[in-house]
Amino acid sequence: MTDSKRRGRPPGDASADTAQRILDTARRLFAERGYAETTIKLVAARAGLTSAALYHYHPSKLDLYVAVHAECRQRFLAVLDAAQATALTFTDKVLAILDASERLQADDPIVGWFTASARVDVARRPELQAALRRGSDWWTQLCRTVVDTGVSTGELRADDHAVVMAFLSALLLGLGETAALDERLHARALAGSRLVLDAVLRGRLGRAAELVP
Amino acid sequence: MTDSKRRGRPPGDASADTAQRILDTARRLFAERGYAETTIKLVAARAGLTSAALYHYHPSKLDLYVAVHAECRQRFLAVLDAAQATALTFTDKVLAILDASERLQADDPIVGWFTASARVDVARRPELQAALRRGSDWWTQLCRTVVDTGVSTGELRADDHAVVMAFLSALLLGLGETAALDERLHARALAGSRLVLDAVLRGRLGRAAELVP
Amino acid sequence: MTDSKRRGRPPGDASADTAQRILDTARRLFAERGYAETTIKLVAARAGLTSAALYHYHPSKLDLYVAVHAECRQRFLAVLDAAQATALTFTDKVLAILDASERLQADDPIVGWFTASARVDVARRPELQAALRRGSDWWTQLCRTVVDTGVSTGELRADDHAVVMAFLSALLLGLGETAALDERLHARALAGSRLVLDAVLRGRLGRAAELVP
Amino acid sequence: MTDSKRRGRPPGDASADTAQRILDTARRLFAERGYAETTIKLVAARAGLTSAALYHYHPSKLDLYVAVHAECRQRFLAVLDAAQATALTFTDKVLAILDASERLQADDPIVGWFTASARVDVARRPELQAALRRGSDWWTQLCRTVVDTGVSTGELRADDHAVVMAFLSALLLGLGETAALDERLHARALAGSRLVLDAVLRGRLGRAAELVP
DNA sequence: CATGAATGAGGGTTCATTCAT
DNA sequence: GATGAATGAACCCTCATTCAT
Repeated sequence: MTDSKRRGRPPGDASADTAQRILDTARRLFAERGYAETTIKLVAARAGLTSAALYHYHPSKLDLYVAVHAECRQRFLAVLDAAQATALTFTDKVLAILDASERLQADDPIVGWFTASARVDVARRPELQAALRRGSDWWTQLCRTVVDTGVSTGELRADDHAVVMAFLSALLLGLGETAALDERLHARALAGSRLVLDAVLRGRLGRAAELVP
Repeated sequence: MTDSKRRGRPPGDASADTAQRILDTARRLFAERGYAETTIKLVAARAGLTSAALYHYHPSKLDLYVAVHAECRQRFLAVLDAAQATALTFTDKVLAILDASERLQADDPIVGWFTASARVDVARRPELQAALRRGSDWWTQLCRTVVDTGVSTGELRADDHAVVMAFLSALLLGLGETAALDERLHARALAGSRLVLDAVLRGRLGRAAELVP
Repeated sequence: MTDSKRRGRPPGDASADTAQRILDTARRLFAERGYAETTIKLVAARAGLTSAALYHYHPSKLDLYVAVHAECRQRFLAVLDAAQATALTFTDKVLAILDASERLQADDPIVGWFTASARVDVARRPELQAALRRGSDWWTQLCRTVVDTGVSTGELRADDHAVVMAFLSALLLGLGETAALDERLHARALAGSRLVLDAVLRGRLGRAAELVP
Repeated sequence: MTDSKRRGRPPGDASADTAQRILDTARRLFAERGYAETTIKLVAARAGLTSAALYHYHPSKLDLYVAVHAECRQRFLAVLDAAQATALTFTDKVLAILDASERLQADDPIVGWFTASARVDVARRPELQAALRRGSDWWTQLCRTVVDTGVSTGELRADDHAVVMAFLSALLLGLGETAALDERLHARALAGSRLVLDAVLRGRLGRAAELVP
């Protein structure tokens, strides 16, 4: 009536925080390999489970991805938003964001990598786009808040709003890319960005070399 | 296999035509969906062939990707390098590159998209990395050339070489990203970049709004 | 496991309640979807348990099926056999069976559906066949009893025994099918059957239309 | 670049009529095991292919089923409709259908089995229902045609139309069931049916035993 | 009794690739 | 050059079942 091969849960096994281990593993793998190339089986194996067990926590690959995405977005947003909120002017807000993202990247680089990686995956796969429609523009929102501040403090002309937002987006995107490419490059690009922003926004031009550790 | 047809292609040669159609189709699909999600069958179908027939032109998916990549790199490099070569100073070279990339993007957006898309795919897949090792750093090379010029003209301090290169890389990468995301965003980010560079490099600050069409 | 609770079940006993709920749910699902398509998890969920909990009541899916099957057979047999026993002649016994099956169907249609559904499932799966070998021919037995009576009362020739049994089986099977397909169709088919049997067995031919409600 | 294990079509293999072999195998397996229990892999193996190769002929399991279903329906309908068309009265048409179905069953029993088996599978699975909506009522249509004839020839009262159709359906369904259960039972049930119909429709009652081979 | 977590064994399907024609 | 037919390797997901609590 029952097969000779053992089916069912094996005896002697109980490990907590499996859920978090799954998320951590998935985040790293999604970041490194992207959505398509990351198999559920591999995530499960790296987290110490069978793929079937993983389905106990997330009902589908897409759901797993969404969960990871949400977690990353939240962590990113919490840090950057807090940083931006501590500053009062446009200039300070931008620089605070740079600082915060640098700290986050140093603290847990995978969050940043995943975020960069996710951008292309989401753009490529309509299913992900659909599943993530809500809250996927936090990035733009953040930029808008900062630029709005700039306009209201008089640092920026209202006319320049769109262009500044676009430039800021491009710069932050580019910094994210360098973070994914090479740690040293990222550090230098950050230094350069601070320098340039300082020059443009405060009118003083420093020496780049002094800024890089 | 495609090399012999490239120059002096006889008019009405169906084979050369097919070869180019394959490359065009593949470029677009690789750009839109990435490497893993693009199937040989789909490329073939869109190009009007069977997948088996495609193997007459490219011996494997990876080879096809490499071919597309090489073609794009060459086209990109030709344009940007020519543009940079016409200018004499760092400042002018950078602005020339911006102009040229904007023209290229307007002319054939897919080349730009593919380039952005390829970055992540290559980073993700070791096989691609291995196959593309040669010539994959043209990007860095170009930046280096330009920054070198800046140092030799005295526009930049030698100490700042690395930081400026990193900043330039980040900015150009970010602009590439915006190009892939949204045409208008890209246009504005370009305008903003010109403005900022002008301000930093020439010390004059214009109004952003005037630059956007 | 369920046997002990069956008679004299103490009022308010949750366990016996659960057991019956499981059987009811399973009967309906097995009837509607068949054996393979009915998952233990779904039965459990509909009965308000976990699938693991269901295993406290039935040690395997097959056992659950067997339990449902036995229950249905018993209920069916009890009704039909009682009905048949009240009549003395072949003709009356057959008509009594038709009446009784109609009442049963009206009372709890799922029992009939399950019985029809079970026939194919058992025929399809050797495991079920093996597990149900005992008592799975109650159907034939019932027919035989009735036909035997016909022979002994002189209504049927002994030579015709086999053919009449086969015809009766076919007709009852067919009626069961119509019951599963459509209620109205079943009602009409029953009416037609009564008419035809009356004509053949008693030599009087009525109007069909008068028999259908 | 290519794996060590051989991928692709193996050398030295070319067999025609694969398509028909697939249909034959699938018909038998679907008939014997039903939809859910029949795996694509098994069909393929029995037909001498890999499951992947089967997808070259039918894009999904459901499509394969639909193909088999259509083929069976067509064969069934062709035979029964031709038989019915040769007769002019209701009585003769019904008996002709019985004869034809008996011949078909003797000729290729699997068609009949599949048809009986398909009924429950289609009823159970909404997907099949949806896919087969067109032409799934050929059965009813055939009955209607025959009964219509009976009314127009005066053999049946118009009032009895519905009841006769229902009875005929039930009887034919039941005969189909016996065919699936046991060959001898089917033969006897057919004989009994002829007898009963003759008695009811022509008013003469024969001896059943003479009709069975 | 009941549950949550876990497993092995598939099941349908896709895909890059290859061979014969 | 081009095509249809074929393959092995995966991939996502489901399911009956079991164990610890």
